[in-house]
Amino acid sequence: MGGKYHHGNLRQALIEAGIKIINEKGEEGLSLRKVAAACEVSHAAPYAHFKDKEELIEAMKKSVTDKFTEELEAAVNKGRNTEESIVLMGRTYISFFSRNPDYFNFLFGKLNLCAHLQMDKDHEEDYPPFLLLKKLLKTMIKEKGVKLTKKEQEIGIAKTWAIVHGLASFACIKGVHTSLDWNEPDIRLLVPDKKWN
Amino acid sequence: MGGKYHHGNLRQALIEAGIKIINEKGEEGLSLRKVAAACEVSHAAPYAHFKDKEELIEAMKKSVTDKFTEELEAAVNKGRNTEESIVLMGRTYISFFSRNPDYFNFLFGKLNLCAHLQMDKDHEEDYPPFLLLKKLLKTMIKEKGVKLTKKEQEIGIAKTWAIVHGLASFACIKGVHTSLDWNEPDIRLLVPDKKWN
DNA sequence: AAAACCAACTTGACACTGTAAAGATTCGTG
DNA sequence: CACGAATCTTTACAGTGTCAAGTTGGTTTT
Repeated sequence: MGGKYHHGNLRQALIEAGIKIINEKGEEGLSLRKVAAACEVSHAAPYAHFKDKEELIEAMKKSVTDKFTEELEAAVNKGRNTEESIVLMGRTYISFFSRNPDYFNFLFGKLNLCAHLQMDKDHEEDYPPFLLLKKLLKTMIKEKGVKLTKKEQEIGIAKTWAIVHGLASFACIKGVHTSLDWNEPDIRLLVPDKKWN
Repeated sequence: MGGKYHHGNLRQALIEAGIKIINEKGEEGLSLRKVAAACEVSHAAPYAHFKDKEELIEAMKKSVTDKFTEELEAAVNKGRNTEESIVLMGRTYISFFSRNPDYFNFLFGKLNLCAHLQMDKDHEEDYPPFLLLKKLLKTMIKEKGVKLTKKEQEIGIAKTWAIVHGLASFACIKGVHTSLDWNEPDIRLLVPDKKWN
C-alpha cells in the first residue's frame, strides 16, 4: 500500500500482480518484467523471491488452485448427501472455469499433475481437487455397498473426472456455440444418461 | 531435397520442422529462429510465407489436425456399425494423444475452436473431429428412432465429447498414476456404466 | 553504540526472441 | 531478354529471462 516494500510483502504482491495480468491478457501477456513493473520494483527484484519465472508461475498456480479448491469444498459442504455433493462439485468445477476461462489453460496446460487413480490409499500429495473427488466417490461406494474391482474403481473415477473436466474445457474454449448454460449445467450433463446407452 | 529452396517447398518445410520441434521439446522450445535455422534459411525468411509466428503455428495446427482427423476417419470406417464406430473413434482419439502427448496442449491450449453443439444443421466450418462425432451421433439417433429435444441432443453430444476429451487429457497429463492403458482403453470407459448410476 | 551481517533490492550486461525495413537474388512471364 | 514479383538475406531495434556485481537498510553481534 502506502510504503515501499522491503517489508516482506513483495512475494505476495508479485503473485497477485501476475494473476491479475493473466486475467486481463492471458498467459501470453505475462512477463517477469511486467510483473515487476506492476509492483514498482526493478526487473530483477523477483529473483530475491523466486528462482526463475517458472517458480513464480508455480506459486501463482498454487494460489489459483487454492481458490479453486476452496470453492469446490464449499460446494461439497452444501450437499445434503454424497450424491448431491458430487453433482454440486461438478457444477462448481465447470462454473469456475466458465467464470475464469483463462485459468483453465493456465492450470492444466503443460501441468505435471500428481494424480493417483487408485483409490486404495489416499495419496495426500494428489492434486487437491482430484483428491476431493476421490474421497467422495469412495464414500459413495461404501454407502451403496457396491463391490468393485480395483480396475472398476479406476474406471469409475477416471470417467467421472473426465466428464466434468471435459465439460469444463468446453465451457472455456472460445467459439463453442451452444444454448447450454455452463454456469448452471443441467444435471443430466453430470450423470450418465440411460438414453445414450 | 538436395538443392536450396527457392522452389516452393520452404513453406511446407517450415511447418514440418516446427512440428518436429514440438515433438522433441514441446511448445516452449519453439522459436521462429530455430525453425528457420532447421531449414537452413535466415531468421527472417519465414516472413515470406507467414505473416507472423502465430500464422505459422496456425498452419502447424492445421497439419496436425489433418493427421488426427485422418486417423479418426480410418477408425470410424473400421466399425461394422454406428455404435462400434463411435467406440473406435473414441479409442483412437485417446490413443492419438497418448502417443503424442505434446499435441494435446498444442492443439487445444488457447484454441479458438469453432464447434456448434446444435445438431440441426451440419456446420461445415466446425472443427473436423467434432463434426465427425456429430454426424455419427446423428446417424445413431436416426437408426435407433429415438426422439430427443434440441437440448437433449446438445447434452448428448457434449457429454460424449467430454468423456473422450477428458480421458484424452488424462492420457497425456504427466504424473497420473494408473494401471489403465490409454492406448487400448477399456470399452467401459467409453460407454456410461450403470453401476455408477 | 559501533561493527558486522544479511536479505531485499538496483543497475548493468548478455544472449535470445519476434518483427520491421531495406536490399539482394532468383523465378516466371510477356 | 527484360521486367516485375516472389523469395530470401542483412541489419536493426525493442522486449524478454537471467546473471553478476553493487547498494541499501534493518537486524544481530560485540
